[in-house]
Amino acid sequence: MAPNIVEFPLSQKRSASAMVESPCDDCAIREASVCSVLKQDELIRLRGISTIGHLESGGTVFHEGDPAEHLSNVIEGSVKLYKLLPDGRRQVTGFLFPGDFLGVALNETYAYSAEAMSKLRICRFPRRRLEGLLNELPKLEHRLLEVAGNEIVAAQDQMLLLGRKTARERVASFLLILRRHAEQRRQQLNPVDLPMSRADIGDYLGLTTETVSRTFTQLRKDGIIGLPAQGKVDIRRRDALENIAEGA
Amino acid sequence: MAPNIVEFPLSQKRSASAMVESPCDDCAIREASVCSVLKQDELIRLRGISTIGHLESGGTVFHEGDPAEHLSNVIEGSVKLYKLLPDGRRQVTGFLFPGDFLGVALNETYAYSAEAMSKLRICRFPRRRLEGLLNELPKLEHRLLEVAGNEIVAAQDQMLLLGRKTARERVASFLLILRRHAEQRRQQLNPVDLPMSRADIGDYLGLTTETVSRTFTQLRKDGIIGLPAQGKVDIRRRDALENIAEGA
DNA sequence: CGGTTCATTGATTCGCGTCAATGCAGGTGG
DNA sequence: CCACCTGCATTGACGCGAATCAATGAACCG
Repeated sequence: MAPNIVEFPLSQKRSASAMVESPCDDCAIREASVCSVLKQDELIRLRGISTIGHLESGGTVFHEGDPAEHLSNVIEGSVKLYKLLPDGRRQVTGFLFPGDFLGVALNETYAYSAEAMSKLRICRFPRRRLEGLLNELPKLEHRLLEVAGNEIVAAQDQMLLLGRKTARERVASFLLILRRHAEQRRQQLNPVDLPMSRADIGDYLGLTTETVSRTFTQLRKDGIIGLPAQGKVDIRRRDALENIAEGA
Repeated sequence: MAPNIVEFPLSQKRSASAMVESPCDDCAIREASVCSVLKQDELIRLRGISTIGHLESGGTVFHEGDPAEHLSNVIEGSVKLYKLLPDGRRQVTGFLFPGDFLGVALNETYAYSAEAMSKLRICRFPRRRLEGLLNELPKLEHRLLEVAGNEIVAAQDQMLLLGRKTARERVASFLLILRRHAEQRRQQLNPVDLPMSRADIGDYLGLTTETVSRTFTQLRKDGIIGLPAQGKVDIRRRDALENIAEGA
């Protein structure tokens, strides 16, 4: 299928090392992911249908329109989701990080493409089998509905951003989103990590790389942010960013 | 609560007319709504927590930020959902019609405002009690997840539209969305019904009323659509619209 | 050290927004 | 029945914010 995913069935791994501990036990993102709602015995059932996939940076997890054969949890690395127009215009619809779930919209085909932004490790579930399991693990289904709800809320915020905000407001909003995520993941807040290129940011915000770059420079000159290094943004005046982001 | 909703508890109605048939029995949208997945006895349980709400055109169902006390099914009429920026800029995030579900994102507070675009009748469920029922009606939860998935897919399409499409492409896409919905609802396809104002369309597409109007005129002059009357659009060359919408 | 990729900056263009006027249908009351 | 109002749609003139086109700079890498 997706030719650049290297796959390790967990079952295989287990048989190789016999009575090994559940691979879920030392999963770094178990508590942050959808798996957190499951008890040990339920987790074992879910693990039974999962395999681990590896991708290099830039690798394609799947393409828009492909039959949706797997859903995944991001274990390590980050992913960008995007849609394309025939002439190449691109809209990035989201970025995923460890613990995030890929494919909540349980459709027959993927509605967007997904590409690794760094070395990536994901925990993959065959869609059909996961859907079957949902009948027996209502807590998991409940959790997925919760995740879907969050995604809908985020999507509506993004529509407001794309439809009505200025370039400056978009960039300010974006930096605050990043900060919020870093907070949730208990990562360094200042400077905040910016693991994507200017082009990716532009395609996420409905702007060009040039406009993103100019807006960063402008915010820096205003003393609101600092740009200490590639892929880092220092948030100097969070209140100012909040005001700009909300259009106040 | 929401002061302009007139409410009729179904239980009250029942006691008034004793052994009356279930009000769900003659619900025009039962088969089109989330209720369609429930059997008779399950439907009765859901009915047990529902009330009917009435609003006049222009009435507010709820405001963004209000505690989310009810979820609803639209029975009759139509609704627009929108978010506001403090200075009044508005983004319409969706339009709802009979059979559509209002509030899939089961959050503590509403993430957007909802306003009746015509005389409106909705079937309302207290959120807490519905969430409780979900544990006992897994089919309903499954269906909600499905609905949420559809909403996510639609939201992503809208992000592509808002972030990357030109005014002409946005309007063409919008007309095709309307046509698709009319098709699903087995309504008249040509001319297709346009129950919202130019301002609402503009706020949905991230444009001004003037640009929407000019673009309609332009498409009319190109012989692609006709504008026979207020609130009607005749789709003359669907293929041309499809091409424009996809940016081809 | 040369090549590649990405970010920044500048000059110019252009699509859509803004501002303003006019048209048009429906409703209301004399 | 008509004069008037009100809200919405259309059309035109003009300006601006972001895109486009182009060049340079900075980091990384074999």
